[in-house]
Amino acid sequence: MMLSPKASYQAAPATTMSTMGSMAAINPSVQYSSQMPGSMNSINSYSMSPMNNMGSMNMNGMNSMNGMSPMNSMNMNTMGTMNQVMSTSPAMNMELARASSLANQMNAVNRVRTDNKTYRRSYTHAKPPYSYISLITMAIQSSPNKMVTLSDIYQFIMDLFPFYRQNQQRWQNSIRHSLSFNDCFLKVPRTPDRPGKGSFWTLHPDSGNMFENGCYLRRQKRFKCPKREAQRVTQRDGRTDEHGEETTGSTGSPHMTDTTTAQQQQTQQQMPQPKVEPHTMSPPPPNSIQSITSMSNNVPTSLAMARPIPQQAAYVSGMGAHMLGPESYYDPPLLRW
DNA sequence: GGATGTTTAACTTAGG
DNA sequence: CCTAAGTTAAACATCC
Repeated sequence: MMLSPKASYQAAPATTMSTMGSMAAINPSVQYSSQMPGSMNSINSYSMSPMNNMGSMNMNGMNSMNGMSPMNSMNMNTMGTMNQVMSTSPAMNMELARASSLANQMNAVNRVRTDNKTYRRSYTHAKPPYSYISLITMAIQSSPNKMVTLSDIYQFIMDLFPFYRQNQQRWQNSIRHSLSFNDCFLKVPRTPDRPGKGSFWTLHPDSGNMFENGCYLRRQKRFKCPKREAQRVTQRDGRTDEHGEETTGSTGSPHMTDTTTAQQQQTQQQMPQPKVEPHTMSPPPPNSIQSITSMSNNVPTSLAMARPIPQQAAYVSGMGAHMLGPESYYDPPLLRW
């Protein structure tokens, strides 16, 4: 049994991270604490000025900047996109604005790094103060149809946070684990007319506002789908009653009380999901729009946010481009917040 | 074969 | 201190 080295656990320091969410929600001045890869004890705090962020979101200012690294210019576009969308619904895009401004701060420090020899630390190496669940939720929320593929989620995160361009195998594994493990994420199978890799992922319509307390690092309570929870209980009880008589081939663990077996997953897939049925994944017929919009109306408004990724900025300007990569759909009638 | 998805396990951390 | 949430690693299965 391989023991995970302590140093590999890169959750940010407790003191700063616990306050992060609420601070971001109430006081726009953000303390961003980070740990540098490879040196667990080197903890640095960055004080961020939100006003600087907002100022730098001015597109004119961005466009006048020259000599940027690809990453810098990417983030500039990100902020420009954010600016456009936020102007339509500022309140609902607050959180992604914060995320983007975080990325922008990283970006700004990187410029200092290149322009000035007195470089201190790069935000590129700082872990953003969002849990993977938050990041996934952001990615889903940023899609007009509130449905994204796994690779879309990867791309969203990497575009927004340079930190996640490193050690991709590590965090992408965590993303996949989060998707499978958390009931708040629903897998929507592809239909034959939409071949491609992987399923689509969406938010459970009843997951509500998981981050309503403003903390994006840790939910107060994990969302559990009653249906799946009941299945788990049944499964668990069945196992304990039958003393190891495997009913599904799954190697159940006494510690695992919050997961479903592969068979249960399969069964659930075949059954219509609440409010989200597989057939709604094809370019939505008129009668399916309702199911999607009703779901999106149910999602946390504090995480309802804009698409910050420049390559997909077209959707913001109504060009009808695909949103989160080639697999996701752009459906203009659904572009509401 | 690589990407995707599931599951188990061990760990850290926050909150009650 | 205990528990739950979140992170990371890894094994394994399935799909394209």
